[in-house]
Amino acid sequence: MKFEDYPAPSHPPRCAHPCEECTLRAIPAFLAVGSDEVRTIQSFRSGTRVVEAGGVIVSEDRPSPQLFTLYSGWAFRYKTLSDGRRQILGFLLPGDFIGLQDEFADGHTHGVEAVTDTTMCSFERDTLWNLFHARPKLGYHITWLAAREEKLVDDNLVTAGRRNASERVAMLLMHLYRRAERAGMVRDGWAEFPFNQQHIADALGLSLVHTNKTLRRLQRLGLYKLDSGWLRILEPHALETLGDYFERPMQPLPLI
Amino acid sequence: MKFEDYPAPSHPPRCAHPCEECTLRAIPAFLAVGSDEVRTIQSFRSGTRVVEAGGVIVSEDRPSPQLFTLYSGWAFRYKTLSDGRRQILGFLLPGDFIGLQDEFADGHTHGVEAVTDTTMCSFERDTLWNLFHARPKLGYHITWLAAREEKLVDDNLVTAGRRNASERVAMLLMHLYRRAERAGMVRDGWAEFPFNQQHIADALGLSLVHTNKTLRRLQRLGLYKLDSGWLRILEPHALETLGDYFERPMQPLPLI
DNA sequence: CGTAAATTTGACATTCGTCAATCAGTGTGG
DNA sequence: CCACACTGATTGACGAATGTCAAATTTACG
Repeated sequence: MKFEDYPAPSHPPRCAHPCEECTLRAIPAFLAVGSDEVRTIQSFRSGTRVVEAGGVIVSEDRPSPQLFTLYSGWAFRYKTLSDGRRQILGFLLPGDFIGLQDEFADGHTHGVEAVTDTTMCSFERDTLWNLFHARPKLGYHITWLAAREEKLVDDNLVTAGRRNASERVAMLLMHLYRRAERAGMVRDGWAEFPFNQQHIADALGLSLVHTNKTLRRLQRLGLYKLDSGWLRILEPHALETLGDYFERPMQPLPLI
Repeated sequence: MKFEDYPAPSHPPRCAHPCEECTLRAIPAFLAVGSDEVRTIQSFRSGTRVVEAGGVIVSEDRPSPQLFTLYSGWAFRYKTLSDGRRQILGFLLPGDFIGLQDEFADGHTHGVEAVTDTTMCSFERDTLWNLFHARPKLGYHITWLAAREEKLVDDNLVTAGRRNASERVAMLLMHLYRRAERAGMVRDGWAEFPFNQQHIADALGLSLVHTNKTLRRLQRLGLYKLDSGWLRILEPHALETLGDYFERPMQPLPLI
């Protein structure tokens, strides 16, 4: 397979148009919402922001005064222990809300880092309560997003706590592919997959070397292909069964 | 140490009084809230419920039509893989809100089981939006609780993914002791600790046998005592350092 | 007292981590 | 164009942490 056979990576422009015309909202993965609500969202939006690949979106040490909605690109949430061991808590795709947990901070916090070049919409943290007050519906949506993200972490905890290496990898590949698919980041069966093996190891709670060997094994079994940053699932059923992780119908998510 | 030396276990009566007089609200760990809000909470409360030790509060298969606030006792959230491996996602103490994640369910769900006899206040799930609408402040509080619970799961994920057995046990002991302390379940330095080693193993992602050996080791080192369901921390600093898990000032939490 | 559940222990198997070296791709400067 | 450096991927050898099995012991409780 030659390089030209891959779809071109997606580089949406920085969002400079009104939220009403947001290209993300056109994706069926997101909940249709009244134009009143959209206008309210826009009035609370304080700007946009670009963070290049590898850059810090939110520092692990001090929470940012802003909240974000990821508009394009991939990122991840993580925590590090004092001796440097890092655990990735979850990956972020377009539409994901960033920084909500710190709103109610008690010192505990986590960092957010960009994997690819990213763009996001920003909101001032201290206007959050106003948003709830002005539009309870949007408050309800934010709760929804918070609850949904907790469920993602729940799944990751089951993975780290109770799955072996092969099961972890199988689960993660299916999970990321499915999420990319919903976000419109899959073309002709190939999903953008900008992660290196260190990312995967840190997300799964495995060492780099063991992650490599496990990936290799599943690849040799013909379960998936990974090439130049693009992922194709060859045996979805086998991976789902191995990872004991099955797709379920998902309702459209709110988009703030 | 004889049995009489231990404080008596706490068995608050089933809540039968108005929320305004709720004994939980008297605890400084909870946020003081206006009496308007308290009355609204009471008007949304649909009843109380008792689940005995070991009983199912929420089935893993189908979400319940109710939400709960735990009023007394200990419980835990969990998921099981299809071959029976179980992961405990977190422990629940009085004041914790139960079932919010399922509000936005997509099939994925988790179970909740009582460790001790428990009592809770119930709310009808389909009135949740009304609550947000009627009192945005309470919606904000619910979001707060959701975000705070996610942070607890984040910590557990770091534990399962990146801490070794001793560090996991140290972290869990400190974590549970501190939470019990805040909830007023510590007397004379002894905290209620109703868990068996299988609970601990399932929470930490370890096997039962290895959990036992690790507990034993830390106990022989004189870091803690565990006796007849009561826990005393003998070397808090050592446990915090070992677990790389330090207490931070916590603000009062909302109570729904 | 008798039974079941929970804890404890030892022996052993397996998974996973660590170390160290090599290989492949990419970009840089000459 | 090539030598070089750098990062990420790959592999093998080995050791340590953790899991599994089976049995003994203690505790809880009717």
